Amino acid sequence: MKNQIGQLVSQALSRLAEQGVIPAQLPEPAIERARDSRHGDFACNVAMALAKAARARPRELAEKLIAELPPNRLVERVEIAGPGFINFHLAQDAYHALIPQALEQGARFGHSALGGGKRIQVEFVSANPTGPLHVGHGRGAAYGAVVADLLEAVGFQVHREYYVNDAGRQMDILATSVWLRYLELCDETLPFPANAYKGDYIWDIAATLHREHGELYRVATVELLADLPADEPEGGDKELYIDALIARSKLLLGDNRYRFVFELALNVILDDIRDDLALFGVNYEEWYSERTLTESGAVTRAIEKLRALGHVYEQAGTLWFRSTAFGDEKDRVVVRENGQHTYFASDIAYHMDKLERGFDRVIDVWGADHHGYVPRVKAALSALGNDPERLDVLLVQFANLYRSGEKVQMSTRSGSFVTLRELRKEVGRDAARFFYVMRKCEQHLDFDLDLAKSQSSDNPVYYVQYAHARVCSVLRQAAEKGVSVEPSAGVENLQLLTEAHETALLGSLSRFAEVVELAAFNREPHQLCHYLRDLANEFHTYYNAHQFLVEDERLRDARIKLILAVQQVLRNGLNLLGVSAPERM
RNA sequence: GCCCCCGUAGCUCAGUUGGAUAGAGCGCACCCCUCCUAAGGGUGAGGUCACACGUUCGAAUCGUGUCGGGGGCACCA
Repeated sequence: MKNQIGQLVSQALSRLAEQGVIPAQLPEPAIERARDSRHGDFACNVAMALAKAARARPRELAEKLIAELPPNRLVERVEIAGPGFINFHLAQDAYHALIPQALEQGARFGHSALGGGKRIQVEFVSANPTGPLHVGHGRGAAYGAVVADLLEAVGFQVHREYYVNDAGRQMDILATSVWLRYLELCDETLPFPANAYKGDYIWDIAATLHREHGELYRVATVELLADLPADEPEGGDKELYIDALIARSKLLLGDNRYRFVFELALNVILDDIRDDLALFGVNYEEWYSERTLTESGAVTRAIEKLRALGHVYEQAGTLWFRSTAFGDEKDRVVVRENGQHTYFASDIAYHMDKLERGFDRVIDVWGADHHGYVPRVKAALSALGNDPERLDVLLVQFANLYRSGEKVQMSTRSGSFVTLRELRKEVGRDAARFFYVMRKCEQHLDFDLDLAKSQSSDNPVYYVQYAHARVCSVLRQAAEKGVSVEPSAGVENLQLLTEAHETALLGSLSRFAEVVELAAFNREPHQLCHYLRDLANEFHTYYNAHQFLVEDERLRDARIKLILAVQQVLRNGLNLLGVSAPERM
């Protein structure tokens, strides 16, 4: 609807440009919804915006523009108002026409082809496979999934990807943690390192190892602990201690056995994460392994390319990337003194690989605590001759859980965090998905567990789902009375929908496509949440004020068509959010 | 110290990319009701958009500064 008005204005503008009334360089005319119904349905400010360049009064310019507007049956009346606004009043038919559109297009109503089939990659969650996902990851998961679905809805070809950090020191710590717990199950007595993973899931993996392989991986504690540096509780450095312990584990187990423990731990945890996300309605096109990046030589290639371009230098045995030349605040290490490349080095290779795979646009969803990484990754892309604008980094703030008004204390270090799985179990997938994306991503999220669980109109998820179920209920009753609820029947009676509640609902239906478009292009799922809540509210108000299944058959049929359209939009909107649209509650 | 995000009604938050009289839910006040579906419904009060200056026809929105809250500044991943 909005786009159609925009096209009319564009046409009028180009005619004025031909006449030399305004400069040839035309701005995209901004069409917006009128906030006040007295101002019509849509307003355009282009006359004011162009007044200066055209050296004309805004209102006079607006008059000329209106004279050049092509006639259109949608538009009933056009007026000039205020300092030079052009207000468009639409015909009622334009709104009534939405109903057959919604019913014919069904699940595709509100979708568009604006993205033009461009390829866009969305990488999200990408949590280290060192433990189960917690509620912080949940927000990134919900947010990334909805952004991806929204982009698909507006015509992009979307590739959802999870970057698996299956290499590096944290994974070694994980493997070692599992092995130490296994040794304890073999009745070895040993101190558990301060820096090892302590969660119960470590015990579970160790138990599997013990159950399936007996004592094949057992080693005497004396050998294990001989000549190790002191751990933190003994006044030592926990980092040095764990690194020495990892080296000792590799030595005593040998490559094959160490590898086996490592793989077991990785696979168990990764399977858990996959399963967890799938149950959360989050699915990926690809799980991209960091290790393959190293093994394929992509990391070395990236470093060599930087070297060839003269963007790295050596200093005291380490290799530095001169990121300050590309706007970063300090240079960054890519190869450490011990010859190992840094995490940042694989990140460079990974992002290079993303662009080489031919995506027109690449989106990273990160936790806000990683914001410091944005300049260096963009610097690397620039250094390698890419346009850093092709990468969009979306930072998601933390989520705090509240129970009975009290903040739930969480700490990853101590292992006392709430997992995504627990949250799902407590409030359900629908409420979790909805609550996570209800706020702008850069806004801290206060997640009210009690509200998410409550079956009342205060709970926005329940409220919206209930509107859908309520439509279903009315349709069931109509069917019982033998009234046709077929989408095609009775469309000719729609002009009978003249009640204020009905025009309000039609107005909301007309906004749906715009909301989806805006939410997609701005990566703002919360817009859709607010829209659905408003739509549900209008429907409930309508329900309270009017009977749908009335004696007058023509009016009754028209109303059934209207609520069928409302049902379709609620369903489409909830579907984009990954929330179910129940038939009854 | 430097960097990022936030500051809008008592509370939780929107605000269509700079538009016309700043909105919603909860809470509060008053009124009504027990009727297709079970959450009752309706009306109303409530604001120096943190503060100051600037940019222009026009600022909650853009710029600079100040104050307040959160987060980040590794040869960790």
